Amino acid sequence: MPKISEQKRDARRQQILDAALDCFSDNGFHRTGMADIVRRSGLSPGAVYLYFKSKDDLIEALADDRHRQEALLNAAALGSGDPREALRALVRGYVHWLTDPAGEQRRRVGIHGWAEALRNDRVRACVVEGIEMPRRMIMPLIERAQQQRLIRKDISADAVARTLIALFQGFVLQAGWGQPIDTDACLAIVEHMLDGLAPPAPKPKRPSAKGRH
Amino acid sequence: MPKISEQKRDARRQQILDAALDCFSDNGFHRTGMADIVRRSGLSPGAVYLYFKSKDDLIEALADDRHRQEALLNAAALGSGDPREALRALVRGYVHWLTDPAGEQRRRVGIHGWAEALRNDRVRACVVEGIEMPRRMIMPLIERAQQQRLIRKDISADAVARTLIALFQGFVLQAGWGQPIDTDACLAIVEHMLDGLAPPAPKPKRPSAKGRH
Amino acid sequence: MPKISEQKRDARRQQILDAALDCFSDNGFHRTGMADIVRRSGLSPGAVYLYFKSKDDLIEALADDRHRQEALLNAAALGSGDPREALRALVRGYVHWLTDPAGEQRRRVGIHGWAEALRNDRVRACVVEGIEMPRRMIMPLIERAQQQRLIRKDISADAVARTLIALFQGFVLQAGWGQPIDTDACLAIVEHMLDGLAPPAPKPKRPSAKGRH
Amino acid sequence: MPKISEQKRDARRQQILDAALDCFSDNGFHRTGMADIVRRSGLSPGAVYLYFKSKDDLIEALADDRHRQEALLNAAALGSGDPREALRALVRGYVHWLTDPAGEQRRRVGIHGWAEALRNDRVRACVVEGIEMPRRMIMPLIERAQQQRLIRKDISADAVARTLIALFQGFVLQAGWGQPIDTDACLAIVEHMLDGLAPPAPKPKRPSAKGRH
DNA sequence: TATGAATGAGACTTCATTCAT
DNA sequence: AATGAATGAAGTCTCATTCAT
Repeated sequence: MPKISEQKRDARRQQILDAALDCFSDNGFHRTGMADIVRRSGLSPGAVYLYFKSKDDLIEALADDRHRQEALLNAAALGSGDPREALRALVRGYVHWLTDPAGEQRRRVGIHGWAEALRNDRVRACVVEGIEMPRRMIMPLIERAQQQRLIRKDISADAVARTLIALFQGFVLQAGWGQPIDTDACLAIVEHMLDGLAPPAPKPKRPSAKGRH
Repeated sequence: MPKISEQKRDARRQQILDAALDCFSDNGFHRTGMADIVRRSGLSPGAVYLYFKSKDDLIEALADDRHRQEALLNAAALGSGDPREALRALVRGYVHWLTDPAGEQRRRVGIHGWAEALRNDRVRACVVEGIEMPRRMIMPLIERAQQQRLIRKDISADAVARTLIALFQGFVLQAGWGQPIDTDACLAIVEHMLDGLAPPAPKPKRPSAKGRH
Repeated sequence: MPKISEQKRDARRQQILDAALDCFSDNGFHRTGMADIVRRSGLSPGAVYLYFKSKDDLIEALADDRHRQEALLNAAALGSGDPREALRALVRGYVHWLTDPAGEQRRRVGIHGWAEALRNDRVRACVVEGIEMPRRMIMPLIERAQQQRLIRKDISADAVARTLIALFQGFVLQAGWGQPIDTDACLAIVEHMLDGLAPPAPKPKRPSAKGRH
Repeated sequence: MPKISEQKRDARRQQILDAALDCFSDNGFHRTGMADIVRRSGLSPGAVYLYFKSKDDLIEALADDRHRQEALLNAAALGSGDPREALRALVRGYVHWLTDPAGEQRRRVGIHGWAEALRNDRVRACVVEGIEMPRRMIMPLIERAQQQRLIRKDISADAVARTLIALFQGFVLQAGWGQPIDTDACLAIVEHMLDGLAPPAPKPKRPSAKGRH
């Protein structure tokens, strides 16, 4: 029983995941046969089943991967102390990711995963965690911004986070369908929109003038 | 003359579409067999094929239906002459639709369709048209608002429309996965965000310079 | 119960048979659906089943028809008293029928029937009777010719009949597949071949020399 | 390395072809389901499709096989230098094949193929090639015989070939339907018939020329 | 470990026939 | 007599998975 080195094992595993990503990206989960993945990976059916115990297992593994990738994405916001700046960094990071050609396959597979999540509890867990992660990143930023009176206090930080996430999800969809999205224009709009969350003008009238006195 | 009345025909057709919606909503397009739809519809396989010539045909028919439904949804915005009011009406309409329990199945099937659109040209055509419709509704509203100086002129009406649509698509996804969305909170945020698109403060110019003095 | 006139009944029946002949000729028995025949006949499925109780019934009816047609063909040989002349008339009649464009459909359907006869006893009965008929016509001609020393006596009249029939069946096949058959050339050959059945030369040797004396 | 040996592969393939031959011979192509072949072969549906990618493929494979078999049959005529002897060898070979009980299934399937050839281009190609092969064998024999004044020159070698082939096709049909064919008698007749193709009596010599003077 | 031939349930669809009207 | 919507068994083929080697 020639036990293979762990390194080799990981390489094989990745080889299969890569093949699966290719196939799923092209044809979705259900129109992709295990035979397609097998062919693309250059291995044998038996070999694939040594690494993943079923097609669903493969799908989940890809979902997990994506998961981990996004975690990195979110780290972008850690730098700045200014919550508004951090938020902007996050937004820019997402917009950039949205149009990165290298990520197209992952975005497409992601969309298939979103549909799959409706039915498959484990995939849904991954997908939901993929929402929770940025949400947990964004919410404290919003809350800090609210404390610093950069964002009005009468809105829910949770809802802001969800709204931003929703927005990006929608862009991912549209990009997936080949819609011509002007990312700069959208970025500008999102930033203006965020400005709309600033507290209402501090009633610039006299009282405030007085206050300065 | 056993040619059944058109009314009866439509009822049968609807019966099948309903069954298909049930099944697709529960299991997606690919995990739903024609046998499931047949069983759910209470008809025979042959009968189903009398009304739809293939499973794909059925899927497209549902997509078209959805299409038509959304058209009605969009008509809500026609009433008001004030573009900002119209926009708000549209937003409220969508948010309401988003949480209407009666539409849950349609939303779920819609998500499956979004994934399917990545591969199936005819489905994609439906889906894209489902974006174009509200876009064509929203863009002129934005443009009018820009002319009326309600919205700043340095942003793209098209991008605003896409952004709003993206936002709702994201909400549909999150709702589909059972995320607890506080629609009122989100509605408030969206409205504030739209305020962020207003022109910048009327450039207080010299007077303001004076004022600071 | 509006009983239809017998004349009308026959017309309807023929209408169906014609449609069936068209379809079967184009696509064979098994690739032709009852729906095709129904469409071509301009009637309704129910109506067709009023006249023929099954698809097989229709096939048999066509086989019977063909049967009756060939009977006429064979009558050609009745005229002449000279058996060799009668045989030639028969051969010419068949060759002519072989290339008559009007009979192409019947010949094609006939071939399908030959295959069907391998499985369907009733069709086989028709087909075999379609052989027996000319055989019963040919055999006495041969026998008479043998008595008149026009054909050698050491060959079986039955086998001659079968051989001639086989020959025409083969031509029907080849014509059906679109092979370019030169019928005049073939006719000449068949006639020469028949000459080969004449008794061997009357041993012209000495006896005959004597006879001249 | 469970890649099975080529020998084993061929055996499996033959196992399927044999099953198919059984079924097609009994019921024709269209009344035979893949399930029948699967059952008869003792394999699983998937296994059958591993070797033949469709039912039609199976049919064509059988047609090709037959093809190859007939090629061997025709080789019988190569031996003799005397064209008349070669022709006789060919004829005897065919007659023998005609009544070989071992070939009954093949002959029956062949007939089904003849019908199929009317509609299916690829089958027709096989069938036509099945005619061309013996034709290409027979024609030069005839031509040589003509040069050697063994056969009259005023007939078409092509037509002779077609006629002989037609003759055998017809016998195959009659044998298929269970007609009692006396092959020896038929063989004798065919040989006499071929004699009929000899040149006309050698112009009764000089004396007759003189006599006219 | 790795192979790939084999499995067999189940997918979509057709079509000869029936029967309420 | 005639209609045509409906039936449902049967058809061809696929594919996730297993297991002898």
